[in-house]
Amino acid sequence: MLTKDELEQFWAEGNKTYLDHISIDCVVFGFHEGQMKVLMLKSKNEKDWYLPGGFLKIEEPIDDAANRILKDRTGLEKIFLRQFRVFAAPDRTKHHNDLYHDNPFFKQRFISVGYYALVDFFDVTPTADAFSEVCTWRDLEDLPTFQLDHELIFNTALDTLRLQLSYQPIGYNLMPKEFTMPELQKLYETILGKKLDRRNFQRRMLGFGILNKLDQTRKGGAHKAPYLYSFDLENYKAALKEGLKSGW
Amino acid sequence: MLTKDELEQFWAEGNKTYLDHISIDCVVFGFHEGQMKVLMLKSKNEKDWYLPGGFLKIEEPIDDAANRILKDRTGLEKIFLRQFRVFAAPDRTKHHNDLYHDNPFFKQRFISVGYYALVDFFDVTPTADAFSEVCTWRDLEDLPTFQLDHELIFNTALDTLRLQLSYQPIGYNLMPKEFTMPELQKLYETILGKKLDRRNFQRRMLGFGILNKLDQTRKGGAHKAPYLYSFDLENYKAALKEGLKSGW
DNA sequence: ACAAAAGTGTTGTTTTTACACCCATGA
DNA sequence: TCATGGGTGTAAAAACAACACTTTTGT
Repeated sequence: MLTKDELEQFWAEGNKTYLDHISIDCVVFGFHEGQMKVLMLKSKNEKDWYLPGGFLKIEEPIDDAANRILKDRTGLEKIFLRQFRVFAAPDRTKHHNDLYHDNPFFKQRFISVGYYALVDFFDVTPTADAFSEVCTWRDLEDLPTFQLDHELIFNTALDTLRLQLSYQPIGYNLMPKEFTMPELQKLYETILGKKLDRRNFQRRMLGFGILNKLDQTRKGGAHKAPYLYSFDLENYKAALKEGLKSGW
Repeated sequence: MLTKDELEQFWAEGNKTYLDHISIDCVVFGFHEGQMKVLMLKSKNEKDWYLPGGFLKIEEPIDDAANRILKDRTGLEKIFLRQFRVFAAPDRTKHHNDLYHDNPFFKQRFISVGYYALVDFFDVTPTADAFSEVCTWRDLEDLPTFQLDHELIFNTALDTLRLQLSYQPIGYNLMPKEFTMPELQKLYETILGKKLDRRNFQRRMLGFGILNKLDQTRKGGAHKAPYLYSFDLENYKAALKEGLKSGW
């Protein structure tokens, strides 16, 4: 981890590398065995936690930037990130603007583009970068205090995720390649925070036509071995684009 | 309308007033009597049309900026604008960057925050500002060629609007305060581009619980006078937040 | 009186919900 | 052999889709 001096030196030339006024913050939801967590960072200098974020390079496509930032700051790669909102209250970075008022890059106003993602948190090992002391999964039931407006960004992402659940498929990039129906159900129950009926869930899910039933089963529990499924990527993507229920 | 020289002079000091790199573009859908249009501008110097857009002032909240820009450029006020996506391809403003390469403000990369709105186009009179020659409603069936990436912005807004229709209420800020069920139905039919059954539409709409039936009727047609309705704003807003169909 | 468009109700079909029994597996 | 959890089907209720006749109004 860098010292405060090293950090300030690094950022002193920030505006040669990065576009002014624009930042990116990522809300990465992690799911595993019925638990939902969010990926957060903390630095030694500061008591509050924050979401992995960073800045847009001068000639960089913004989705590339979101992926680069997530990889650099947390070690997570090849995560599907989805843009969901811009956070642009004029005073949203006031605390940092004041704290780094002698830094030409940090003293400016930033508007932040929010991205969110869902991953299986067992698949990935968060790794703090040089700017952070800690990078870890925090349970949704036991969240720390957030820096700046990161609690708003987090809550907006969670609302977006829950709303998305009712009209779009979910789970690819989050479930392993092969998974059982009860595992997928746990994902839905975790996001929604409530229990669902096993049989109806299965019927409905299959009705969407985005799953392939495999011939194998997953052994290992003291019970009947459940079938494995995988996503039918083509149909899944079509459903992402068009929505799950035609509605009208 | 300003001359090109006046225009360049105005923008020469752009970066004293506006934040670098950030712009706003508005897609205003207008609806009236079964027709859907979009508000567009054109300037004398350029052959292509563009969406009303502008820049974010140094200390300005972004939603305020969107409303200010729409008012300044088109005369439209008190329109509900909804942020829907950021457009940030590195070369999206290349054409303007080259065209105004001697202008320190215009030669930079811009990322644009997209807003969309729905209004009754009979309620408002578009008025071009000093930068534009024409400000008018263009029929969705007869669109001109767009400047820059404005066609992408427009199409994304339309997709967002159509998807929104299936899980959120729509029509407030678009219908007049009091309206008839057939009028509301026309809105849905126009957005969706297909006919709906009168009776089923009414049943479903009422089922959402976001309408108040008024005692008056609207006379004037050579037929039975339809009842007037208004939106129940409280329920409407709740439905916006939570979605119309619980889904799960 | 006629044409145009709105009001309203019923019926068959599909979707959703609620619920229970049997089966495979590991301990 | 027992406990655990998964596989599957059915019946009742609710939602939806299709459909037609009557009423009001202006001409």
